[in-house]
Amino acid sequence: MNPKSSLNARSIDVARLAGVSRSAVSRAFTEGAYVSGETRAKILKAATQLGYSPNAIARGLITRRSRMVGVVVADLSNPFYARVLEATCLKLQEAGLAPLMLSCRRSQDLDSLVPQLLAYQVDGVLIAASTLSSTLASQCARAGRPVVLINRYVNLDAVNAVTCDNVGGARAMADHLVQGGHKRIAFLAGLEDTSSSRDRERGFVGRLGELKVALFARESGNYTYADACSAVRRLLGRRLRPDALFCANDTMAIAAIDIARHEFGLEVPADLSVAGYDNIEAASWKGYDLTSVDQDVDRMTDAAVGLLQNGDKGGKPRHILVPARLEKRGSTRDVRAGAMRRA
Amino acid sequence: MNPKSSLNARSIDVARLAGVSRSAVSRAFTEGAYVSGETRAKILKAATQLGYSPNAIARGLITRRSRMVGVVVADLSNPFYARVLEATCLKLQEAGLAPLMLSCRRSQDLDSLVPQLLAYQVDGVLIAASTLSSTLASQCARAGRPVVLINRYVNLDAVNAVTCDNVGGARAMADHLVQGGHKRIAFLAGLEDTSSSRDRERGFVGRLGELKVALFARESGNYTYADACSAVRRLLGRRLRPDALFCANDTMAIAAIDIARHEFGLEVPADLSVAGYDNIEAASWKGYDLTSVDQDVDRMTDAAVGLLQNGDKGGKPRHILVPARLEKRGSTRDVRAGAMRRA
DNA sequence: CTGAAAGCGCTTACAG
DNA sequence: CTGAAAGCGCTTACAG
Repeated sequence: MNPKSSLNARSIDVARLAGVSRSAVSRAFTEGAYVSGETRAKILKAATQLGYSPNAIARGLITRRSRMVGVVVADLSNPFYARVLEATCLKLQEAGLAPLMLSCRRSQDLDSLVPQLLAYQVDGVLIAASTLSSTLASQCARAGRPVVLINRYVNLDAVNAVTCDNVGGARAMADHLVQGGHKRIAFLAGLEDTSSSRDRERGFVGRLGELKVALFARESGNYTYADACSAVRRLLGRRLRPDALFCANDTMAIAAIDIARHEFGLEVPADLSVAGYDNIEAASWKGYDLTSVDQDVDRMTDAAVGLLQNGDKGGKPRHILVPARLEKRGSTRDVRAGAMRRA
Repeated sequence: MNPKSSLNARSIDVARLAGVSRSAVSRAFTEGAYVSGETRAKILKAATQLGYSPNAIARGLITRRSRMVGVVVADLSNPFYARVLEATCLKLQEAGLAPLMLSCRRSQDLDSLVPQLLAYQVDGVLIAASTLSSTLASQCARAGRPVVLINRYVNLDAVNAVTCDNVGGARAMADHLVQGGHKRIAFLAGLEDTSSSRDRERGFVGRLGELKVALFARESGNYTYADACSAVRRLLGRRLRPDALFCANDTMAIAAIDIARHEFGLEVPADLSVAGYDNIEAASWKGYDLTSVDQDVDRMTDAAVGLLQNGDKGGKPRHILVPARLEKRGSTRDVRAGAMRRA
């Protein structure tokens, strides 16, 4: 009936029960602190008995390390970012860090939201699918909180970044489509102000140029299914339509296949090859069997958590590039089919 | 060069600059505390100048309210849960609460993971796509932390739950399929140990019984694309195959459509009607045009956050049922088509 | 309305 | 190896 008894035990309770000081209790719960095996055992026994575990908030206040990491996510409806978030959280947890999440609708909101994260004394900030202003970046830097962008980068001091090799992945796709014998190759861009879409376009068009192939057409689909549908309608409504379409992400590529099949009666890939980027789960569904560029989420998130801990130790900001891998599937004509066409 | 100058300002710094006490500074940042307009203005000005904002960790220690909420998510690869997580976080943030996230692979891990959450003194715990043991539930109850399950429930004292009306939604689907003139109706279950799958099956089979229709076949697909593929192969490989299939979620329904079309050469819905549950984004893609039961994520997450705050004030645990809505699309034959068939 | 003082639960030099 | 004491940054009765 004593309210105290129903609340969490504190270190002093454990100390009394074990007949030691609070310092000893603290040491028993601190990795590598000096405690004799005997005292530790006594303390651990008392702690179990009382259901004690150290208050992470109080510990954070005195150590000045909260062991919490801010994780900012902008678009969870995109399965790629859902995967990134899941992998990130799992890895932070394994490293003994707790993800304090921040969901934001638009990048612009970050300037007002991240300070709230900082108020919780997070040890660092991980930002996926979004970027941050220079004001915000310097604010974090002043507070000594490393910032790591995932899948975006920005030319600011003190901001780390991990991205897939978007230029390389897009170049590989250009090779694949040209080898497939395609003559009218189009590109569907994502959000225009993102480094990911720009890099994919640059890599793709650049490599086409090296192969003496001019880009046939270009539209923008803002990385969404709905906008991609409209863009693809324009693309396929032309007198002369493309015979291949590379989309800056898989969601848009899926929209392209749907529109091609159901609104234009085209066969994929016989009439139109379609490829995407991200290699989300739906890309492997039998209904699409979508050729895509695989981003290694595991390596990307490993790198991001690594940079965060590195930055925490005062390391210099870095930009890590994770290799991309072309995943060929049935939505694009392959070399042989292309050769047959030409014959 | 003074390290202090590069770190965050504290309330004492603001107090000195404004020529007041720390108490006054604290009050200026506390809703509804007694401060004169004049002093508050002085303090706010000094605070802005120093870039001060109260340390939420220290505040939480003394107020015994961290204003953080544990959010547990088990399966982000399921877009439905990604949506739930996003909506939940947005709503917590609006309520001035910060989501401390915990990603777990299997429900069983909760017993070891939630205590870590509790160590951070979260004010409550929201659990999506998973459930918890009675030991864990009573642990949270003892610590005075309300627990709210989303999309699952469990018969334990002190555990709140918010679910869609799974029984009602499944009953509506039974009506729809029977009205469509289907004679051999099958059900594809999700994870067998979840209340969601069990309730959907119970509602569906129960309503079929009331309509004097026996369930033609039943398989289990564990809520995943891959397992659903295998289950559907068994279902469609029979001498006499079903003419309608209700799947306990959309991902499995999409697998069913893919297998029916690409491995059995069937047309949907002419040869086989397929329906799902959740109404994820992919259900509205032209390639599937999937009839589904819509779960109102907005209402569900509103209710969950509401229960959490209610529980925090000592309200009794409750189970809230959010109405389900049948979303008819092209993957199921409708009344007229069914009538025509029969004619 | 305002300030001095106590205290939230912990860790960490500092002596011993 | 162990304990007494100070202090992390804040809020909140308590006087005034």
